[in-house]
Amino acid sequence: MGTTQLESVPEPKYWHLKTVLSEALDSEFSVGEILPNERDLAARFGVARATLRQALEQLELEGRLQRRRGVGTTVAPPRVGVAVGGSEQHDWPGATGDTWQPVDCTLEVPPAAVAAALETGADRPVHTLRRSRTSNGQPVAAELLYVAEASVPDLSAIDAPSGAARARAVLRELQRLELEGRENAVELGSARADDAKELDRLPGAPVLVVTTRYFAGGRVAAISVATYRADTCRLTFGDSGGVEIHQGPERKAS
Amino acid sequence: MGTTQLESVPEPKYWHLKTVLSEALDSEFSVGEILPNERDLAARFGVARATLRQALEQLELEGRLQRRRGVGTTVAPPRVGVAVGGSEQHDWPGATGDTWQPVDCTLEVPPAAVAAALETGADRPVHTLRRSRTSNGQPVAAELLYVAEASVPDLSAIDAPSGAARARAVLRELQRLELEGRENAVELGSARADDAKELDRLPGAPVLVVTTRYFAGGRVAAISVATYRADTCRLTFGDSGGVEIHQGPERKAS
DNA sequence: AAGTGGTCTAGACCACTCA
DNA sequence: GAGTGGTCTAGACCACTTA
Repeated sequence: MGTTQLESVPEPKYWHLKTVLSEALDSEFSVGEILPNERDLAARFGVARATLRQALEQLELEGRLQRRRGVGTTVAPPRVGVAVGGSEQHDWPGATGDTWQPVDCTLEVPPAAVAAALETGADRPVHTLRRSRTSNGQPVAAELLYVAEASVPDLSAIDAPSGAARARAVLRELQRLELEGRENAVELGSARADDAKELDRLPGAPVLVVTTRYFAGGRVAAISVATYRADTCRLTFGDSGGVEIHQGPERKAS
Repeated sequence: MGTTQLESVPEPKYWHLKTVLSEALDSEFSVGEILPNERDLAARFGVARATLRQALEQLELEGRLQRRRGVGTTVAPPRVGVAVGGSEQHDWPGATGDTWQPVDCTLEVPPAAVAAALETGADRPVHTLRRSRTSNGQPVAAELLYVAEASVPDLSAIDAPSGAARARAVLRELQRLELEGRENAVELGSARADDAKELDRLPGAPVLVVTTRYFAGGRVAAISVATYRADTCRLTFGDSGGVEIHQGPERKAS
């Protein structure tokens, strides 16, 4: 027939909008600069605010923008490379050079999946450490580290019932075991309320969840569940977080 | 004053909704089961459809749900563990046992960031391979593999100008180099139109982008940019993708 | 108090799948 | 063609930051 299908797959508005904004960010904005507010931007592009927000959400997901309630939308700096299983691949958490900051430590019954992997009983409490990690002064990750009681038997005599001091004591005891290996897994998740608070994000924000199993004595001696801000972090599994590589056009370094 | 702040931080509706749905998924649904449609669900919970969708979106992001236009919303199976830098840590792509399927190969000018890392000139074409990876019959990842021309000098005599045959030829030549090391980085992204098509998702779907640099001869000989479906994949950087570990309650295995 | 992004509504129409 | 999820609108109010 004579019907020429010129635009058989019309691009959604928010998708086109995202492309336009992305190019504008490359050419007309520099890092840290604040964008016009959402109502103005929507009007300028002739779309509803919800549609504009859909585009902004994607750009934020890709680490191009940073939005803060009550403040505004700013151009985000390039993602920081964060070493996760680097040269210290075969060290326990808390070894010298570890970039994590112990926050707290309690004895709690862990989630069922953790108990199963640790091969403790389903209702047995384990040492539950909270640690946090910062980069350039910004919080980038929050961790829950589960250590089986059997892994650090000589602990009880020493220490405080909880708090950072106790956390350090548990980590110190861990170093005495011979680490036979570790295994990382990365998946996408959304921040629980407590992690969100620590990461300075809203609950539900996208995060990269890194689960690490530490092997010693033929068993899983400890499990770490680390929650990284997906918008600001690039996780590196190698020697360095050096060179910047990503798809799409170069970003202005400002 | 006498004002007791009982609910100083009221939970957003979609957040509460997500929790409720999540628990319902755990207790009342099994993998593959289809949920009521969005209009019905919204009515049942007494919220607007947009609000319900916000909850569903998060659950899909967490890999709990799968939504397909024209079909419906179903309960997703647990994420599959996909080995990314496992025991074959020190093999080239295309080595025996590689799980990737070569699709195509052309000679193209790469994105600027890739050219910079490969230390080819900014306008020099490089071998650009497309590969895809499936797991249990489902596509899980699409890859662009950039190989500097200098890395495979003996190629020209042999082969086809493009296509899977040429891709295999390039990979064959790569094996002859001594691989000195490789380095992975993982970050969150959204699927470009071409990747989305290959992954059977809509453009903009959340993906985990794994960038790998291959070192040989003191240089970066090749760069791989692999795009994994974030909803269905858990990337493992260790020996196996065995045990299932995640936060929150257990899922019914159906 | 003013201005920002975050949540929510009640509609409409479109693109897609499948019987 | 009926039913699904995907896009879009034009409003409203809320929570938060900053001055």
